[in-house]
Amino acid sequence: MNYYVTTSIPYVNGEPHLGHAMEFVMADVLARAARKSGAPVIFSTGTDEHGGKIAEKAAELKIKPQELADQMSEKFRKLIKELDVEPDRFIRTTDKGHIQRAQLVWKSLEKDIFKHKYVGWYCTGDEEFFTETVVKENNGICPDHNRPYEKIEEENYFFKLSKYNDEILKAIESDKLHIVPKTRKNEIVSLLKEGLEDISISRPKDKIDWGIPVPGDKTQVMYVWFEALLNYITVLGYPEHEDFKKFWPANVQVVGKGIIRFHAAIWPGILLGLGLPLQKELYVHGYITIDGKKMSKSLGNVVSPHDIIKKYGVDAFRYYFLRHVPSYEDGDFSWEAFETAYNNELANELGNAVQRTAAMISRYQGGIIGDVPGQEHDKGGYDKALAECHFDRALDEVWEQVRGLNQYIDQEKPWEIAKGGDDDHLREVLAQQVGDLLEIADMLEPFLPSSAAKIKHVFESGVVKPLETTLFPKLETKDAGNDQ
RNA sequence: CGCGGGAUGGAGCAGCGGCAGCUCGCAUGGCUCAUCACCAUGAGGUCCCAGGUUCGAGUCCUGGUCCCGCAACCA
Repeated sequence: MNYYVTTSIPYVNGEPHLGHAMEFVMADVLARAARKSGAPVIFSTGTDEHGGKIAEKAAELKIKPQELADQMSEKFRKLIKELDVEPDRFIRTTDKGHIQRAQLVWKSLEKDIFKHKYVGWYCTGDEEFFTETVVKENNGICPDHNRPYEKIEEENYFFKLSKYNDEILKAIESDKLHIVPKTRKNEIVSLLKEGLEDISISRPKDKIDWGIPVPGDKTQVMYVWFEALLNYITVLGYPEHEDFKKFWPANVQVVGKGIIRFHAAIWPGILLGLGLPLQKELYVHGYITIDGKKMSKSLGNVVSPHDIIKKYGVDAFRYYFLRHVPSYEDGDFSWEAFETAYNNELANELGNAVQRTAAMISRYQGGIIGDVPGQEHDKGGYDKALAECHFDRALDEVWEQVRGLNQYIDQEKPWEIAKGGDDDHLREVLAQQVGDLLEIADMLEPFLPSSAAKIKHVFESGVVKPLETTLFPKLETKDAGNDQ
């Protein structure tokens, strides 16, 4: 069974942040878990690079938009690498292939595309359109610039999204397009019940020219969002490539809650217009706050993923954002909470369990491990959690076993058995510990790949191979570089 | 009356009709294999407010208060 998982592709307007990092990691867990099961997997991610914002910013920096996009895209690539995230594809919306295929999509969609005059209220101060409601609220005068909104007409191409409203609604209600978590599904269902409007999918070129040309109309470029969404199929080589035929529809698309409308309404609409099946599942994660506050440049509370990784290591990073940020809700990051989780759960509970087991086998049995029992624990809860993208609960399940192991050790007291001289029993108990650890390592593999590999390395061969450094070295608290 | 989500021990959460639970933090005891780690026990809650349904309500219903998202062109 082929497995296709995607992340949303970040807009290269800003620096990579914790939210991006978390999304990459989540999708990576799904991809690794699927690969582990032996399925052919494509895990794709990339960057979204067109649009007015990029053009403006490039102009500010006095470089070409493409140069800016190149630089920024590279930063995301670097982050992915640093996170131990291993996508199979990295698509850029400025890739030639994407551009050509997006144009093919446009042509296939032509039956649902029409030209329409968009009438909006525009403020030249903001260089932005405002909705009827906003304009009314302000009595027709922009409060920021104290000048009246202008009524502007702009000719755009529109996509007949409304036409597909009911079909999308039906797919979502029946879970043919399964939206996780349920609250997100409800949100979208109620939105669809109100009804979707047709959407503008192009911009006049004289206004924004950093975009993909609309086929057959030199005056218009595709609206960024429209074209960016197409990455999910252009990356597979829509329409003719084998991969597309084999891997679409996607098994899971991972997105943040802020862009759910695009992925649960507009994107399905486009797919239906193309006569393609919808993605099977849309997993929507929440946002990350820092010390309980929204992260923002103006608050100056932005924490770079890189700083965390540098200090604690990549697996600790993955661990925190998978377990301590609720999979179905918003979560918080603070250095303090991170450190607590690192010390208690990773170092003291897991790391130490590995350490004490390895130490006892080395000390009492010269490193020789007895007959290790196979899988003994019920993995049902873990599998279910993982299938539901409940990463936090899946790790809860793993830690239940970690705790169980520490309890087991304290109950059996191998150090006392060793004194008593019952070698057979001792060997059995220690082998049991090893069995538990290997099971734990196995479950940890998609989540903390390098730690899982280390645990396996220590015990797998039948002889304990001590680690050069402990699994999660405990850090002496409050050193530099940590601005609480 | 635009739509939706939430309010449970100091903190973060679970429970969604049947003795209020988990993790952290705190206190006490045990152990010594281990990264001064591990294990056990305990203290701590008018489950936002007011009504109602029920033998029984964090859990269902009605009303209210307070927070937080979304509300079509910024991706």
